[in-house]
Amino acid sequence: MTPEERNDRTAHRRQEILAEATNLFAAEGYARTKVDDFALRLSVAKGTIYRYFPTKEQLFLAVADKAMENLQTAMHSATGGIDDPFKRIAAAVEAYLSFFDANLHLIEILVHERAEFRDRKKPTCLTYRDRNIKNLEALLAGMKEAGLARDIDVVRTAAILGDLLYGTVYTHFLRGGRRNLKKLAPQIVDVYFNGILSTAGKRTRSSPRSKNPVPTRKARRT
Amino acid sequence: MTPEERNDRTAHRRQEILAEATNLFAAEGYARTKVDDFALRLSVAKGTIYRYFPTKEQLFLAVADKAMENLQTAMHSATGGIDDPFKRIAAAVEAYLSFFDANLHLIEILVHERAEFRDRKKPTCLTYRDRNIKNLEALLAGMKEAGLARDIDVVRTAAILGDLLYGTVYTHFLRGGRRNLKKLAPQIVDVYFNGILSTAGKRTRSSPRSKNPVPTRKARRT
Amino acid sequence: MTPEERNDRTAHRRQEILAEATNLFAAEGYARTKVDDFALRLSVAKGTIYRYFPTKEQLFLAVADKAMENLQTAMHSATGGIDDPFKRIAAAVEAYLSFFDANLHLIEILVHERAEFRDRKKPTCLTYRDRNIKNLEALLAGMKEAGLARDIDVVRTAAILGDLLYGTVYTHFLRGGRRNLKKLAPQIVDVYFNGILSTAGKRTRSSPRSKNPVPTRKARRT
Amino acid sequence: MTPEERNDRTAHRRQEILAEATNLFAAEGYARTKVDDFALRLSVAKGTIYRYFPTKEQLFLAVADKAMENLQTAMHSATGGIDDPFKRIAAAVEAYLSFFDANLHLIEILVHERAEFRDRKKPTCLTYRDRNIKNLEALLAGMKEAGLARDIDVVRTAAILGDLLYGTVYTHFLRGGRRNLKKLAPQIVDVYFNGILSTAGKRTRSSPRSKNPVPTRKARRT
DNA sequence: CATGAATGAGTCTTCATTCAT
DNA sequence: TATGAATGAAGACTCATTCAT
Repeated sequence: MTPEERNDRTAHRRQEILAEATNLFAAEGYARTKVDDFALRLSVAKGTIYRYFPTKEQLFLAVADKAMENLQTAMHSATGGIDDPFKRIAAAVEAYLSFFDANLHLIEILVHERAEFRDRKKPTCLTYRDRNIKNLEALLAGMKEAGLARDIDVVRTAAILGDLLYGTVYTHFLRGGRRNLKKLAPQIVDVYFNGILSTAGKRTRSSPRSKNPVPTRKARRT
Repeated sequence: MTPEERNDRTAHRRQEILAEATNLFAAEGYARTKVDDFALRLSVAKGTIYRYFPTKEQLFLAVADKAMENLQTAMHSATGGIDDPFKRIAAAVEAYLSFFDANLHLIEILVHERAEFRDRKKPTCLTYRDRNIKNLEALLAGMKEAGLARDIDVVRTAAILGDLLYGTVYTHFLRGGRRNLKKLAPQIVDVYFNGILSTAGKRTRSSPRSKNPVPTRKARRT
Repeated sequence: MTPEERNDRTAHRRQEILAEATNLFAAEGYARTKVDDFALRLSVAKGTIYRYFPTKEQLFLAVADKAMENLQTAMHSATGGIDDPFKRIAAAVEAYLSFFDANLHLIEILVHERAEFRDRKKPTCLTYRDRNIKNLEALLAGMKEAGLARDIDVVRTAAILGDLLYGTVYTHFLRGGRRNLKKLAPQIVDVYFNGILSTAGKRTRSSPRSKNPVPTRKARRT
Repeated sequence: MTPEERNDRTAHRRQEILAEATNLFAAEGYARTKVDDFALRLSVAKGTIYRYFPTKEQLFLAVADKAMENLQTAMHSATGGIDDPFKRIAAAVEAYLSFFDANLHLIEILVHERAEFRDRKKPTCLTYRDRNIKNLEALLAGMKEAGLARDIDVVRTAAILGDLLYGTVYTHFLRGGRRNLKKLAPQIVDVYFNGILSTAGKRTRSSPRSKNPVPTRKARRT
């Protein structure tokens, strides 16, 4: 066996463990998943796990990382090549929800990451999230400049969509939701773009006393 | 000591334990908080805890329950007596965010409730959430009927606001956010009511074959 | 049960564990003695051991400490009240050897202390040893002053007796020696006091070439 | 490759492993030295070690053996050809101490041999020691016969020097001593030959009812 | 001969819960 | 009712040894 083949095998085995670990952690949560369980499910000895990941904790963190990486990839390929900002945002929303349709159990991973490793400076999910939000900010800035978006605080408004999506997925998950997050995408995008008020509603709301309900401030620091 | 006094004392002691447990669970998470810790902090023997709560789990659940009850109370008193639906919604949003400004650590409780007690049919937080959402649905239905809201799916649209708020608080929490969720309320309400698009933006979006979509800034690398 | 009684019981239990641990560690060595063994021998649950000693290591160290303390006590009471320096030294030698006649297994403890906890700044046995040696130095200084001892380096000469005794006990131990170290005391003292040479031997030795074989130097720093 | 070359290579490799093992065992102790460590340090695979030594234990024992053999050799060559018994003894003492000046870490080996392999009937070090002591006995017997030594118990007196040397080295080691055991040789020999008492001291000692024993300095605490 | 991935028995330690006082 | 000593099941991790390649 050449060194290369060995490396291949090693990498492959690592992936196998990671995949199985993802399932188990997602199914049972961090604390309830025993290292022996992995061994059992993978039909390897406990010691073997430790050849690939130094601790249960490291294994879990690797799982979380991999999960977010996958999300990232999914969103990239869904939005790549779309220029129209409306469509781009819609596609991103759909991709995000679709991803969790297929990987809802990853929410469990993220929850546990936070629950068990609170000391870690920054949860994995935020790291990735921030990148996506940055992209959205750029998009919104462009739209504002082009007069397509109102005079909004770009940073906060981008965060709002992020929070909305996160909340949607999370609530869905808490419900034990079965699929079809994706179907919610159009409505979410619609509310985000157009709000819920009718023209009449807007007029009514702004009339009572104040002409100028929500004065946007200069972009605030996050 | 009369039986009433005893009951008083008992109830009072129960409250004390609950309060301290809230702090400890919030500060350390479920798994990391030991029953001994309670005893130590409360200066009672470990066995005493068990006179008031049959298991650590029950204690935790009682803590979560109490927390959500407090949220409920806060929102009730914030929106009570407001008739104008715009203001009522705005007040609810503000109350929700304010509550977590003061009790951000409760998020930790909710996270752990989900993380550790996934088997229990329905997380406490959802139970309470559903009640609030029901109120919102009624409000939206009224607005729609009155022509103040667009022709939206009332149930989904109510859920969207709920998810948005939940996501906002949770993300803020993950960031280790220090206060001032409340300041975000106006912007959230603004987007929820009016959307982000300008009149021109709405027109452009609905006539998809626009020659000149938007000068999107160069897509940024991940 | 009053708090005092409880303290008594606690202290007593601690002693029980310590005593049994001494036996087991001595009989099996540190590494080979399992915490479960203690539990078994003492008929208590494993957890109970941990109520009294935070780790197996701490328990062992406590055992070593106790052992040396006992040696110290034994030597104290053996030499107390003896003024004649000859007799005092002889008594100390005898006490030392007698102690290990009765507690030879403690050597095992000392060996393991060194073997397992090499990082600890100073082995317990040395701490105690140094105190004894200091006493001996004082004694020798007095003898020298009174003209009873030759012009020796007090510090080194005291150390020599210490080393001789230590080596004696240790070798005896390595042999799996059964008792009667005590009987060696007179001979050891005799050699220490008088050396092995006859008058003729001394003359012969110093004659060959050098008049002044071993010039004592001023006390050297340890 | 001829069979001889193979044997050479094999023997050579065995020596390499032995040498490195000596260092590692001495530096870390038996229990703390992992088989992987050898592999790492020697840049061979773990399995290779097992081709040369059937178990970790055997490897250790081989190390101990080799160490004692070296000591033996050193003492042999130091005393070879010396006829004068005084000088011969002095040379042996010096050789012994010199050897451990250069190989103090071997003490660690001896300690661990005893600590871990107590069941083996006789520690390696004793086997070798006995041979040396036998030589000394013969020497002493000769001196006694020639009237150079007092009327001593030859066996015990020989053992006393052995114990003294062993104790000296061991204590020095426990202290983490840095070199210069060799410098202690003359003093040790001096005490062994001449004892510590002055002529007056000897007289006083043998006439126990002396009026004026020794002005012992005030007994010191502890 | 050499390799190093796999093995799994063996240990220390934790901590929720019980119960005699 | 309060106490806190005792319990013991459970679980993460280690490492000497094996063996297929």
